[in-house]
Amino acid sequence: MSDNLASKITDSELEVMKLLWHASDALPVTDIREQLQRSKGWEPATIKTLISRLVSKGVARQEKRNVYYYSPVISEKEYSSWATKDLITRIYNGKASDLIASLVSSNGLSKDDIAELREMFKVEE
Amino acid sequence: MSDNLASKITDSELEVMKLLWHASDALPVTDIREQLQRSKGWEPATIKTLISRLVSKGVARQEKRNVYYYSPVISEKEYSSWATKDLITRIYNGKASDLIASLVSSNGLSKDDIAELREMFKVEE
DNA sequence: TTGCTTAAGCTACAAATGTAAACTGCTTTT
DNA sequence: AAAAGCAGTTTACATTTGTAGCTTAAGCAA
Repeated sequence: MSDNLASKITDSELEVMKLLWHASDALPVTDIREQLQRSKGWEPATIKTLISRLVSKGVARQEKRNVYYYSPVISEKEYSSWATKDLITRIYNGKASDLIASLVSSNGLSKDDIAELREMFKVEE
Repeated sequence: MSDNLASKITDSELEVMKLLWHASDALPVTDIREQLQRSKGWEPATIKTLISRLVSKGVARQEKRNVYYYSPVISEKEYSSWATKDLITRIYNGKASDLIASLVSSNGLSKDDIAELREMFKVEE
């Protein structure tokens, strides 16, 4: 999802990507289907469509074993940092600190978050 | 854009909202059209559609003067913090500090940002 | 007052998205 | 081998989004 990737991952597709990201290895449709059917109540057909679209978009890849196995092409980190930068560009005029200021002022940060952040921005360089 | 608001503001619509947010008072279509025609190259018809959709979505309001004047129903702050929380929910599993960690590790923060943040998380409580 | 301009409202239409059925050809089972 | 099941592919269809035209009525310039 460098900036060259045109199409975003949609909400439904993201659910599939999350599975792929959290799997230790490529997954066969069976596994993907099973989990999403349970967690989302989607029909097998729906799940197959989402998988295909991810492959067309180039964010997941299929690998022929006996049956196809699927794995992510972009990592969760790559995607989430892309999505974050996209948000900053679109609504914070490119100022990352404005995003954080907004979080602070809207009470979007838990005590734990704040503790972690204080740690994060303390001695490090 | 409390959580009760179903439909998001789309990218094109956001451009209109930005104008409304940055205006000191309600704006007549004339003004909106003029600016967006210049900055975005959109046809008047397009701009009118976007305005109507914002009104239907309940995020902008029209007020009859002589001609209608438009103003935001939700503030830019409300929207941006909603969008940020939405991002955190969707891709950071609800952990705001993960978002910030991601920004840090992906070099999404400028020197200035970091300085501001260090300030922000220093003595305040 | 008589047009010209153009808000407002309605309609349009392609692409993207959410959701899913139909078809086709392997695999596996009996 | 014949039948059953399901992966992969194709097609479908409603809704949302991006983009814009047409129509009607009203305000303004001449």
